[in-house]
Amino acid sequence: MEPLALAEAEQLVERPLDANNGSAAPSSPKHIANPVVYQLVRVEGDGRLVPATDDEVMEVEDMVDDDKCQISSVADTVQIEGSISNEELSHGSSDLKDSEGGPQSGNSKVNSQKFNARLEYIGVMLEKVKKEERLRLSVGERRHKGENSSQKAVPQLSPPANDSSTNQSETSGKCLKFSDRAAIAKSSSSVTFISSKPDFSKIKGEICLDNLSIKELHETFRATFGRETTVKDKLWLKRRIAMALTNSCDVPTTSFTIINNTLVKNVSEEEECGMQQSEEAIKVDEKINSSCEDSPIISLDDQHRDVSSSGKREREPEEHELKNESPHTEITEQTAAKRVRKPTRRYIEELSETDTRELNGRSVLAVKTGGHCQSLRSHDQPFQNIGLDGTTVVTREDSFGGSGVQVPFVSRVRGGRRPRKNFVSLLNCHPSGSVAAELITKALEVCVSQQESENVEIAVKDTLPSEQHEQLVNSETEEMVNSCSRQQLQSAELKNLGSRGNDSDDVTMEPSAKGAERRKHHRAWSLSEVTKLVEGVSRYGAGKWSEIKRVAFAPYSYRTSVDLKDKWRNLLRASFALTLADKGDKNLRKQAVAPIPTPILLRVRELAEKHSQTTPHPSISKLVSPSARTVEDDRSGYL
DNA sequence: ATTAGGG
DNA sequence: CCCTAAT
Repeated sequence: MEPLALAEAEQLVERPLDANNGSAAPSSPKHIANPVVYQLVRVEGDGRLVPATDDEVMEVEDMVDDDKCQISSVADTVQIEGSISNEELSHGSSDLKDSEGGPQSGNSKVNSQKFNARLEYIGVMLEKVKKEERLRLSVGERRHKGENSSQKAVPQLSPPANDSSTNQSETSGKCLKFSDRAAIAKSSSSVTFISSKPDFSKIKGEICLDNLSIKELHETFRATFGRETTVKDKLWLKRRIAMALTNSCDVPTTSFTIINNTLVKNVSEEEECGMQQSEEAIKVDEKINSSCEDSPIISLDDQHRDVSSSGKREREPEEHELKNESPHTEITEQTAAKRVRKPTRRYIEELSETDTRELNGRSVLAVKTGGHCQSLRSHDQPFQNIGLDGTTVVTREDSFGGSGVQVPFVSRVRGGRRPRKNFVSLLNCHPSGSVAAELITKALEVCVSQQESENVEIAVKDTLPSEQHEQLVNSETEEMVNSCSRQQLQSAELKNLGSRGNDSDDVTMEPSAKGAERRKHHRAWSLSEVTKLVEGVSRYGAGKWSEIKRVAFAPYSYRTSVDLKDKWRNLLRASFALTLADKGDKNLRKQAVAPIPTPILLRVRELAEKHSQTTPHPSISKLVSPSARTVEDDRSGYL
């Protein structure tokens, strides 16, 4: 059962780290004789195993170093080839390495351990799955075969084989935490399964994934995989769909036009995957999907059964063998065959934008793409989450991006690959202990402290006269925590500034920020800062931010030259907006905070104009029209 | 390392 | 505020 994650690390062929790392042939993954197929699963509070969400899969993808290991995944199944990069995972920390020290056991184990920890961090585990097994599962055969079903070892979070003696207790502790976390995720009504099945009829002909909105991509995704996804990463969605439709993992990250199941590349290269092949693949898929009316996803029931039925899987799965099975790859149709280099960037941002819009009920541009890409659109019907047996099944959904309960750790809201660094630092901090647990705890702490500090700040604001409190605001909560007396405001500022200068990471990094290297805490611009900025610009001119930073913002380590630049841009917007909108409406907007004093804005405009005469000025139109949002951010600062 | 711009 | 590209 080798339940746990990479318990069988040995099977992850350790690929020697070639000296000429990187440069060589980046795009040609090394093939290994026995790739191991894993299924990313999450352990629910009650011990059930559920497929990882797409988001979680993405997390894992991000965790793996392309050069050292190839990880290709489709839905909740991943295939890992090569070894998990040692540097990636250990990054300095040598505890595990040393402890495991076995000559031959070597890095594999070490890596797997760390990899495990990281997986737990994002809340999932890798469960080794045999292709046949997985196929069976996906087909839902067991539903009909009953107990005959395979017995996937249920990772009751049993300690990794390799850490038998030493970490027994630690491991259990970690597991416990993990369970808690899983429970949290669960409560968010996340995990669920869909019973709808792929509907290829909706995705035939020509499809221009490039032109689809996220909403449309979701529809296509559903049509392709027979289930919903909450991933908002367009690129990810497009690639996944493209891979499925072309039955190939060899999908570029640029063009996503698919005609007759063949990916049409810019170069108009027909490439090896001919239409026939593709169609055949589709057929296979359909066949699979029709063999059971279940989705390619394991149902909760099944999953549960697996969990409860401890044992090891004995009997060999029946022949569900796929004809196109290659000797080197144990992958199923869905998993697609070739390895793919995951897209480097994640553009998760736009999604949140879209989401918000949709939530507001006005998903205007959803269909803007027009008729070019026929299909999809007309199939908006809502689908039902009803199981074959009529039972209602929960919809599979991740707990992260959704409206559900927020899972503290794993902040993929922005920067796609952040987690990596976080992991490393965390691992380094707690190399020996239950990393995951620590992480969770930390993360939670962060949230709390974060809120508290916010409140404190507000309270202070209300108490102090603007000028003074402003300083406090500047120094931010950090100082508050240090019991900064309100009486010595001025001195306080100096103090704060001082400390700030030394500690590069003030509140920004927050006590346990390691957990999530949160983005720079929003630092509201105080009036004094704005003033300094304006003065600086008037003195040195817009553009000399480095200079201005140095002279006027020396103490404010949190204000980078870029920040100044951004702020200035915002000020410009504000100033022009002011002009255009007849400054009388200061009150119209229910701004929680005071707007930037008109005089200052006027000054800004002055400077802007003066400057524009000197230097070729782009276009004010862009500045003013695009978004009032920025302006909003701006004035939402000081009081 | 800085800047300019777009997101 | 973040990220990139260009410088």
